[in-house]
Amino acid sequence: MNYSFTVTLQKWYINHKRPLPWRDTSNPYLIWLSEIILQQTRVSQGLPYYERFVMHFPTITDLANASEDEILRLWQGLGYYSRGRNMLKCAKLVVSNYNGAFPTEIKEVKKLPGIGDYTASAILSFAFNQVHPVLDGNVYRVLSRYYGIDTPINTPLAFKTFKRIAGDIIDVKNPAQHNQAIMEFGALQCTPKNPDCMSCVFNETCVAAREDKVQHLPVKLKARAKRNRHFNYIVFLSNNQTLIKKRMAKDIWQGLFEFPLLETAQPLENDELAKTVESEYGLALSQVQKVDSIKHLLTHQTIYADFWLVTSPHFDFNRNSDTFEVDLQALGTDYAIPVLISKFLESPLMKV
DNA sequence: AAGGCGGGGTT
DNA sequence: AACCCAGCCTT
Repeated sequence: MNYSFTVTLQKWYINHKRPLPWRDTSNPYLIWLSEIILQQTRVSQGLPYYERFVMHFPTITDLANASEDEILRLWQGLGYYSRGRNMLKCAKLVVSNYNGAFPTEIKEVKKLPGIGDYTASAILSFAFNQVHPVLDGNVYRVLSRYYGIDTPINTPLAFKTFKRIAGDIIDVKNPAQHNQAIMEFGALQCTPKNPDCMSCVFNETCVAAREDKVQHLPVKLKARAKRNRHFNYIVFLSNNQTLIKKRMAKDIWQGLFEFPLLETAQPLENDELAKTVESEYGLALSQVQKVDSIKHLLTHQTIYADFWLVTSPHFDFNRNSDTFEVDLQALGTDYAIPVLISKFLESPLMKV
């Protein structure tokens, strides 16, 4: 253990830590819940969702008894929806296989859906004070700078390298606080851009600070290119009723609801859209009108969505069995929908 | 080892 | 526009 590092670190932590609700408990359920929500998610964004889930599901048994639709509805807007689906699977497994009590062996914990090395280490260190170093984006950044390591952090080699170092410097007497401290330090002091190294407690010992390499660490392999997609949403409207369906494919937004979707390689003209809808749905359209266009940005995709309002003399067509009719109002309140769809429902056009 | 998965904040 | 966030799962 690097005594000087962790003592300084924890002293800093006690003076600077944010008051966060999941730090006031050693209840493994609440800690697990917070960790799943916080995966690839900032504290400020995840906090209201954490409060909401704790209110709805005070125990893991309550959560295990929920439906996937209910979980996803509460998860709406947080992104990476597989976390919500896996969370339900995990809760059911803990209730059925472990009598509702989280396992305390890391090997067992890592088998649970949605729990990888980071989350397993976080749960066991925070809830049971076990000595498992956590490795998240913050820790990679702090260690790469402090020790001047330029191994690209998004590689298997980096995981091995940094996991070993994190294990070398962890405070075996207080792994819970040590892990909290190093992540908080990365989030508040050792920030990705323009960290204030002049005010840093490690200003004299950090390799990157001493050698003026802070801007160049950590090293990360380049991200994939973005992909463009064109979505045509068919908004049927009749007596304030519309048609929706659940996304089932292995694609974005799995398990969420949306209008019938026609994805095309390029944007469609009015008559092209009409022809396709008529053949697709065996329906004579009296009117087709593009009522909105929304550009929606995801991390690896840009979605150009056109919303087409269609009206017809009758809606008794042979619709796909997986589409169903709902009140337009209910779509926004009772179903888990992508942010793109809520943007459309909130647009001034739909308000009238 | 690489690809895929959201949404929002910061720079 | 690029980068990042208390990462994980599948192929």
